[in-house]
Amino acid sequence: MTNNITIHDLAKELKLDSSTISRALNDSPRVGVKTKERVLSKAKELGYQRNLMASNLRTKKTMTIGVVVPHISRHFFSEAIDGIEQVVAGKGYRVVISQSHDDFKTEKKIVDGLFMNRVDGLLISSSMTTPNTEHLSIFTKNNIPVVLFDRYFEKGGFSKVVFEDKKGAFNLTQHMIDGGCKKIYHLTGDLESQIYKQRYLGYREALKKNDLKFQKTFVRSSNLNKEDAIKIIKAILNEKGQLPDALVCGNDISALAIMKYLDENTSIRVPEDIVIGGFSNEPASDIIKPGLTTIDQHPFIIGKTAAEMLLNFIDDKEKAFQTSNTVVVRSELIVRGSTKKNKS
Amino acid sequence: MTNNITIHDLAKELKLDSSTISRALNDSPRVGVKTKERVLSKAKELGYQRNLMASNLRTKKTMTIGVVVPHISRHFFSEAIDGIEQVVAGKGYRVVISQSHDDFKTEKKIVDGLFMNRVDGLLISSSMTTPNTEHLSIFTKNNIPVVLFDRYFEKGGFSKVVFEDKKGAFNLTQHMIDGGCKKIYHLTGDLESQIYKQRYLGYREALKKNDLKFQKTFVRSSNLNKEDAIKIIKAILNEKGQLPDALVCGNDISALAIMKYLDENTSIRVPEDIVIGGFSNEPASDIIKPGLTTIDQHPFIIGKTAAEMLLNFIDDKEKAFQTSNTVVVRSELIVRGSTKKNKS
DNA sequence: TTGAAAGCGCTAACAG
DNA sequence: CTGTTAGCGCTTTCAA
Repeated sequence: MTNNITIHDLAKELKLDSSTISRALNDSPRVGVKTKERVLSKAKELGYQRNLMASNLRTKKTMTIGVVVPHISRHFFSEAIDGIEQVVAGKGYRVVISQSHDDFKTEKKIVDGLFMNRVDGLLISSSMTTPNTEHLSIFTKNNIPVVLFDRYFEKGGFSKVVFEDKKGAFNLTQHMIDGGCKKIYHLTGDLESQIYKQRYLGYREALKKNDLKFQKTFVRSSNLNKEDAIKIIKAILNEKGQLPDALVCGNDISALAIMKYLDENTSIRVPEDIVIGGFSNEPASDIIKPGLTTIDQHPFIIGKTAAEMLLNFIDDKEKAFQTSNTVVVRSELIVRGSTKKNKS
Repeated sequence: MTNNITIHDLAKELKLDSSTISRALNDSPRVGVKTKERVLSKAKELGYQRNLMASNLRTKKTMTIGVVVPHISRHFFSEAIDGIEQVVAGKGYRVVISQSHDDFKTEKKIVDGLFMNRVDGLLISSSMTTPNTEHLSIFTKNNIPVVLFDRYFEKGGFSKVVFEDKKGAFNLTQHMIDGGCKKIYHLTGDLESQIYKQRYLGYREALKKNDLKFQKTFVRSSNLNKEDAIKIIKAILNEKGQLPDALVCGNDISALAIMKYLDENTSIRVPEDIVIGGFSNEPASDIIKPGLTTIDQHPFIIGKTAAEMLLNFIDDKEKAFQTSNTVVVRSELIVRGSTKKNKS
């Protein structure tokens, strides 16, 4: 039962005061080189490991930043996290990663927990069911910087790193129109969510610009998961009238599910009978045949930028709370087989 | 500049002692119902949030368990994490998730960091480059339970939840042999790693059982990422002699990369000319055409089981350090098109 | 049922 | 260069 060893144990062993031990361990210039060496070697010998709770309590700094995302397994988020880690690790910060599973209650619990642990900053991409930024006010009230990324809110005045969803959707839709599509459906998530709202607006803008009539029935809202996507495509196929000749999907997950469904259960061919596009460039989108045309969101850049912004705010709290910064990361249309009508 | 509010602030406001506040906040029976209500409402009013560093320091409990995996984005690990979260959340614990990116130095830093934060337990799937369990000894020395999962070590005496890699590989290989394959190659990771060693042994056992000659040149070792897989298949194609008629890949990632490469760059057809199988049942494996035959590892169950074991040990430290428990989770062969030679 | 006092392990004045 | 002292915010005896 080796008990946790503390600086006091080291102090006793070396006949020094615990404050000297503390200084030595922190490589303070105010302690002799010899002493430092003795302390360090004794620490190693006894397997001393600093108690961060105690030290953080004292210094009121945790050198930790909280990261909250809906799902760590989604390509977009895991890449964004890699970007975040790269930036903060270089500055000596640690990250604690949590997932909300797109559930607001879970997200609130996580946010409160991170605050109770007094993280030095928060990077959050909110859940689909999060109504507003109310639950983040505990951070701002206590002057802890917050940066939103990807999923954001207009109200609340938070700084954020977002993706040009509208332009992305516009480009994707335009690309389909250029390919000769006329009856273009849009599968969207919750239109209360900024990212889906923007994609929806981009889709509409492209229709308008090309004098294609917008119709409400062309837009279908859901959770954009596999199951929902299949339900929707089934419903569409069951409806009377001409089928759509194009599908602008709110994400790749739903687009992939539909492509798989059509391939296995119908005689409808992609891209010959219907062209399909998505968002996020999931790894599977480059594996399916035909490849899925999609909008790359540069998630690594988004994560990196958000982290840099946050660290900046941590260093300069004035800036954090007197300004509201928005960085927009550019979209990139990746054209693959799913929208190539004429195999040229 | 609202400063962080503490129990002392509440005490002052309510003209009570901070110890009473603390009791009220912890719903102790040793405080009047009325007082409790007053405290709780004042706490809400002032937006009080407990400082966990202080309380954990005092109680020597963090109600937090550390989870370390190579990559959060891999299907296996993200599912395992979901299993872990489900179990621990029910018991009031929080998890902090970290990724080693399959790098031992990173893993060591993470492990030390988790110890410094005095997590109550550790769940770890080691990086590919981790040589042994030396870096985990700080936990055992201080009586903090550790459970390994998936990537494990025989030495060190740690309790673990593992997957029946050998049997999985055996079944996959046998399935190919049943389909008429004779020249079966094996793509493996580092053979120092138990999981790949076991898969390799299962592969060999299947050959032996069916009187197929094992040849060293049939086994290729790498990191099993996309790039390595493509290098290896290129090399194999360039070699003289007959091509292999089957590939037992150490994971789906490499198998998928090879299928894509063959499809785009050669006239070799899967499964007609070569059959391919992998491990982990990545989402893309069900999307590629033909579908990739794979071994499902039931990662959710693995995570769940490991978490249950750990919580058990936390509750009963005796058990944790006087026994060494190993749970093996069963494999499941998922047959898809990539190994169906005769389209029946 | 509440208060007083001590201390978790660490750091940071202040002193010497 | 090193020691003394106080205190971060909380919990927990002990006492009333």
